[in-house]
Amino acid sequence: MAKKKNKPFRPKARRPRGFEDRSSDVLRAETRLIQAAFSVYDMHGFEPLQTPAFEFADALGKFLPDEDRPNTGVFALQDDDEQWMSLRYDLTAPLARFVAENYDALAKPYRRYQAGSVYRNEKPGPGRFREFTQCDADSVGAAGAAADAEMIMLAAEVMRAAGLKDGQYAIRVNNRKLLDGILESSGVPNTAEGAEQRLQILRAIDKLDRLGAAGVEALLGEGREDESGDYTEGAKLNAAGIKAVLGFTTASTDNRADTIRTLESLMGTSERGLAGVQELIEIDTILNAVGFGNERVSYDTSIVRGLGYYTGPVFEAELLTEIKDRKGRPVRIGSVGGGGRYDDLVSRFRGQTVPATGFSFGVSRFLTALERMDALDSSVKPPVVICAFDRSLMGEYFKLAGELHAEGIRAEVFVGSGNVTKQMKYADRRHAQVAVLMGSDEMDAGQVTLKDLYEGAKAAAAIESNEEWKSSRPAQETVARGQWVSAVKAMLAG
RNA sequence: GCCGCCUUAGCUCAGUUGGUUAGAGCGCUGGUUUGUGGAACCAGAGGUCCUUGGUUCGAGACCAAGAGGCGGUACCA
Repeated sequence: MAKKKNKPFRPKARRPRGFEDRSSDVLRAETRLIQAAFSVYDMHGFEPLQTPAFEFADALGKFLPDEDRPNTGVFALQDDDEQWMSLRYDLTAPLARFVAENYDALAKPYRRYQAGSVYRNEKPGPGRFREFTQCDADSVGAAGAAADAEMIMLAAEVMRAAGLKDGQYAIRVNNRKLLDGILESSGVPNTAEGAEQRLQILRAIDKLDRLGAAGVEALLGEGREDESGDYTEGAKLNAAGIKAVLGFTTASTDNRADTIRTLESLMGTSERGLAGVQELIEIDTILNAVGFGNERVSYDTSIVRGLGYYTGPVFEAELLTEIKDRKGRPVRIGSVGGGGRYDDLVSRFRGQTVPATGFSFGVSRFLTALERMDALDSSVKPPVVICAFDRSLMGEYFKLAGELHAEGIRAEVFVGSGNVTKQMKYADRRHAQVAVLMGSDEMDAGQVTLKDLYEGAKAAAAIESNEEWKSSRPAQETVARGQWVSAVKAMLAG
């Protein structure tokens, strides 16, 4: 074998798994989407907030690093005083900490919006990373259904702001209290003992569209073995309970008023269930008054949101393609965000219940969906490239760039090294439409030469010999310095 | 976590039953052409064949473990 030579150490250029570089197009699209959401939230009187990426581990809650699994779930490290700090895994837990810390100073309801990276230490999958951007709006300190209605309307407005037309999205609303009501009469108590079983039932319902009724039935009962031979423990509901749950999840229609009537009879005498229906009625009244029809917001009893911490209304924002299914309804692409009421998060800090409700979406997931729907307008024009023909005229080149900037045209001076050939190649690779050439000849004559690279490329197709290519100088014109900006504009427009 | 597939140049991939100096296309850099992006031609750079250990006279190839990637499933605050 070859002996080790004294090679200089070179680190391998690589990223930790699950962490992505995001560049140009993606970044622009993300920024635009976040700004669109922010402007909606801002318009409705929400305030921006930014919290740090690190929080004390105990402030974030349940996912503490322990000795068995020190590196799963959250990224955590010990500060120099040995306190555990964790990278935030969402924006809601830090909000709860912020509200608790500033409780007396905040006007309530406190409504804030925030976007930022969150971190999860787990195996990355398709479209799933260990660092990703979330965009949240939450309303803390308002118990009534009006606050939930507001979040639902905001979610719908964000869909519009993202460039979607009505009919291309739907906000689907459910209420945890309804399922609680159903389960009560099926012998699952609404207490701490029933919490684990309720969570299993929620997870099972969540898989309705993927596994179908039969798969969910198995998960609600004894359990289910999948194709790879992996066994998932079921929720162990009895036959009547399974029937009741499945009946409930399919009870809703596209019409809110109809669904409310159906649910009222389904809840029977369950106090909690009827309270849930009452909340949906209140929300419906507000939506109707503002003109949010069934097409934008519907009630859907199959929506669960996997999380255990929701306590009341829950909802998902779903994207729909233009393609219709057999019943003539737009096909679902899937959920791009969601939210709901969570009344117990701040109480961890203060001992008293603080009502809260919010909406959150994953920025890149939303973008991927928009891309699939061709609803993305990500066009940023490439810059005009000003060639540095003559180094002694550098100041003039920046002056030219400045004149374009003043007109809102993206432009840059070539600041690298190399002759004009290289500079033209650079302009080409930047996909620039216009290259600006000004050597001493033009300078002395008070002129600027402009070249339309797009037109030039078309002309090149017909040219065989290099001689001809060089001498013809296609799609280029020399104009007086006084008119050159409007000439550039004309070229970009043409 | 569990199951399956994969890993050779920047990219896409060849590489014979284990045999000397590991190749191609595209891309990249330079030149023909230092006042002009294409095309063409010429030249060049770029490789710990994922890692470690083993089998062998000899391993890119065979064996083992690990890492990384992809897909499915579970989980998802």
